[in-house]
Amino acid sequence: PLADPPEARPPLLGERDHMAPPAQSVGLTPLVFGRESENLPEGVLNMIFQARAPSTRRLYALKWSVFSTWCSTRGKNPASCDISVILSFLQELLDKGRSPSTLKVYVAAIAAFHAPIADQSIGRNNLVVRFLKGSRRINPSRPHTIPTWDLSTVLRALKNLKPLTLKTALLLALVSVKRIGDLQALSLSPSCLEFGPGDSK
DNA sequence: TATTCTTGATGGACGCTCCC
DNA sequence: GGGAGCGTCCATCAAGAATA
Repeated sequence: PLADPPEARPPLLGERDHMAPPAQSVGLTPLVFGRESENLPEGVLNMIFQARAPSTRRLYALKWSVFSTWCSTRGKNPASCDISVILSFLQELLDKGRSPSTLKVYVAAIAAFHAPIADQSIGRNNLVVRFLKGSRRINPSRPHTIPTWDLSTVLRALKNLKPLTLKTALLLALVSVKRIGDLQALSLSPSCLEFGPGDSK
């Protein structure tokens, strides 16, 4: 297992969304905000830090720690290393079977912590952009075209489902392909039942 | 051993910018 | 104006770890 440097460790058990680590604990140095942020009050810095959701901060901190460890084993500075180092890291991930969308998250995370190169974010670097394009071309994402559930099982369950509400909810879920949260948000309140001209929507 | 929790990978939605 | 591409974000799932 990879050793996490103290300044870039992933969150410990129990460090959940509402108590995401403050900027310093995930290695968020002034470098991340740029020179103009050096004299900003702590509250302002914290508000800027809150621009990203806690889950994203956790994710980025985790990816960054992986990259930091990878760099440290090669004697490189993760926050200011050359673009070739980053590309080598990405290539290694690809060789390990990671998908282009996973690489995309790594690049976003590295871009969040790494110093800009030629005044350009890592995510906008021409070589990185082309590398990701190439990886997508070689490994296109494969959407699931076949349902992972057994239709006969669903029909059996539907037959035995007594309350009409549950049957309706199940059928609605199947035909609308909505997530649980979307279905839960459906409401019969008047404010949610406004129709357009000619009942168009 | 069963259940719950955590972690990491992934796909896709959304908003924004750029270009035609 | 609209499509393409990008960065950000979130939901979901599988696998492994922790706990009852």
